[in-house]
Amino acid sequence: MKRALLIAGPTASGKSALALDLARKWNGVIINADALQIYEPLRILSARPTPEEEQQVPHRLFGHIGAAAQYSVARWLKEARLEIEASWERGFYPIITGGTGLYFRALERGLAEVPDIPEEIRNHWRSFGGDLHQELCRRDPAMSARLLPSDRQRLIRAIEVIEATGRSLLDWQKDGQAQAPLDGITVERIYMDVPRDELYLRAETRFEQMLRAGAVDEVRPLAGLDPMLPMMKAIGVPELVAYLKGEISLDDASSRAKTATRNYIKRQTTWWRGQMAHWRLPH
RNA sequence: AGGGGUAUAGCUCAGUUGGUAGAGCGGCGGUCUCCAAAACCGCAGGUCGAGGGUUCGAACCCUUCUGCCCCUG
Repeated sequence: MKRALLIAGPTASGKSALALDLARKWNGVIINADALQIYEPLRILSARPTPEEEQQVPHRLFGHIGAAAQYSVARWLKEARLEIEASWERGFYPIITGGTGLYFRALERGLAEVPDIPEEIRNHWRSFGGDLHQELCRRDPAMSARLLPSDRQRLIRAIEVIEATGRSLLDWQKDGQAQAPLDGITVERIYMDVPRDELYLRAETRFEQMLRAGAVDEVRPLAGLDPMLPMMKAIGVPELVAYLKGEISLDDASSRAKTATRNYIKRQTTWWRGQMAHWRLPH
């Protein structure tokens, strides 16, 4: 019988430890659903499982992506589907764990099958200096009505889709989702419900541990990379880069990273409350 | 001790010629279908250090006190 276990929750809530424990018991394979733990250079800062842990049970989709690679939910979904199916074939129990809400959403509800956007188009709009909302309004008024002029990221997405495919993103989404990998499968869901205060405390302690474990050295070789790369926006990276450039003290970098973590935790809990209500939530 | 400066939201600070206060950050709430540890939206916080005075009216002027900072001894 095809089954899968989903373990989600905010950062520092103890997902990985639980996943490891259950994987050992149930002959599981741990599949990463975290948008930053995929990056090879960020072992410490992304709180990726250690090599020792990776040896105890099979781990998939961890640290398999280079710093500058283009990644996306769609790509993750493809990879995750393959890994899940491979687990079943070999008689393993897939345990998908991570903190990226959008990934779980795609996993459970699928994703509109929009074709890949040619790089030229994508780059053009990403570096476009003009009024994106106006541009979208001209091409796709229905879509532009749903977006705020300040929401650059989504405006760009909407424009590139209509330009590259000739159809509105709205239509693509209405048209149906690619079949969700877990459709018709027995799925167990665990949401790590930890009180906010405790989460904040744990996350702060954990960042200090990361510093002691060599987070600064981990960032040093990355300091020259394009700060706009998704990987460079991982919590702790911009802060430690600023420290390495002599712009702020290590204490400052640390407290800023902790603040960023708190903000992130807040966004994660909001996501699960709003989007994943069927997960037997915290309240 | 004397001289100078400063005291405005949890923090850093704005506040025009006196008309009862704003921003950024933080906090809290929310949005989210291909960069999601992203991007974006909203809300709540202030007896303007304390007392007295001038004025129709003071965060802004005068005065006393208190705290902090700098200089001189």
